[in-house]
Amino acid sequence: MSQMERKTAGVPTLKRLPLYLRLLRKMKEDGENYASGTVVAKELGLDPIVVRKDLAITGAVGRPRLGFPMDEIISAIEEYLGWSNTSDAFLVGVGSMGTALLGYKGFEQHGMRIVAAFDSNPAIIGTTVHGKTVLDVAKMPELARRMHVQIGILTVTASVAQGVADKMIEGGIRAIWNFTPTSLDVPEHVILQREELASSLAVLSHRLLVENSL
Amino acid sequence: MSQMERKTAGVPTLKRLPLYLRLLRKMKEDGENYASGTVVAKELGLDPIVVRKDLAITGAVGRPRLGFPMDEIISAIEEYLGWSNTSDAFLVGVGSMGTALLGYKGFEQHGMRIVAAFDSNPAIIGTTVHGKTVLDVAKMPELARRMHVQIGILTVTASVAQGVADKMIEGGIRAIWNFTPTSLDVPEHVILQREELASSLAVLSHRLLVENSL
DNA sequence: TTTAATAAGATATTTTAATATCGATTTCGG
DNA sequence: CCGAAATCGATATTAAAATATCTTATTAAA
Repeated sequence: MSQMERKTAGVPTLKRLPLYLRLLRKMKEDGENYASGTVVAKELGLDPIVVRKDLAITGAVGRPRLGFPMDEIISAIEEYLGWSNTSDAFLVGVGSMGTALLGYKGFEQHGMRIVAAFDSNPAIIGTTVHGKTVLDVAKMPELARRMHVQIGILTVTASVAQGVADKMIEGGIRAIWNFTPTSLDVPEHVILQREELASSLAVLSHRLLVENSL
Repeated sequence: MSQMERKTAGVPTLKRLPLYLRLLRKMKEDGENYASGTVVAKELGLDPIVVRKDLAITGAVGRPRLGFPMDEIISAIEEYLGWSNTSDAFLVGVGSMGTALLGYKGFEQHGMRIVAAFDSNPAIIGTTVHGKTVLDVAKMPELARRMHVQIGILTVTASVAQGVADKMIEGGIRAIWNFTPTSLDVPEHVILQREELASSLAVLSHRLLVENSL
């Protein structure tokens, strides 16, 4: 059928892959040449079968008794996630969350680089946050188009989220990482990734409640 | 069997409940007296059947043709999540992420209140961040025990995460919200909720890659 | 008062993810 | 050099979630 046989992984698998990658990179630094699914599973507290199946989907091939060659498995995961080439991203909304994300050094290891930050507040525009000068959000769409930026990080107030998202799409941005508590309305072809702190908190709260009522 | 018939919801359901709650609160403000699963579903871009089943699990009972009485459905969700009484939380690690979380005003509406912040850096201890004075982390375990704090928010550097988690548990904390990229090792009875930015990014990256290769 | 429309609630089906089982292969210890 | 132990990889089973179907209750409009 297709020339590039890329098996489709489910969301749970995709979410585990970065955990493997982080551990494997550390193991490599420690001088390990092979990593078995068994070891990875034990280290992360997961089921070995899950790990094996997840790793299999990247196309990596392991050796009995030894596991997966370290370099191969690491690049297989990176390739699969599209992290072998870093993508550029724009961040809009330099509030608490935006500032925190600008300060996070790890994104480059996850295939992404925040190349510019934007805000609408004149008091913030022109200031430097974590080494990046904050630009006027009005210039964002055109810049996005000129620089072929594909990823937009949305850390604005909920009330303006939809408007800013529209501007991102206008600038040709294809994927929006949404940190606002807003259900965005976007065209079919735009990828939405919602980050919901409240959802995680709900899981935690409910578990706590159940435990307390035992 | 049990006097309190609390049906067990899966994680996906738990994660959707806060979305409903947020929308319902807004609808209530707008003067609506009833909310139907159909309307909620359309507003959030979800399947109506999913919404109905999720709402059913909270024990709320709706009326045909009208939907769920607004006040009842809102308190049903809050009760179910344990958000009708706010729980106290300690935050440890006042870096970028910790500062961002301290600045987030919405937690009170999600059943949680950050009552104190801690750090180990002498340059940070004593300063005030978003209205809260940062305390020495050395005092955290004893304070946690005295104040019966149940939730610990972990926003420290990866390398010290396990040690701080141990101290939290020593102080009687029962649930840890882990924002560090570390696989924590905790006793059976401690609830762990991991927040993985890399996982979300992985889903986004992979989708972008697939779309680009079409 | 009757009827059509809407939505809850129950049941059934399909799909997806997690878990278990087994055989084949290769390294390593004896 | 040979056998035991470990691991991959494939297949099968179970469990959970999403989706679909159908019935019934109730309201609002004709």
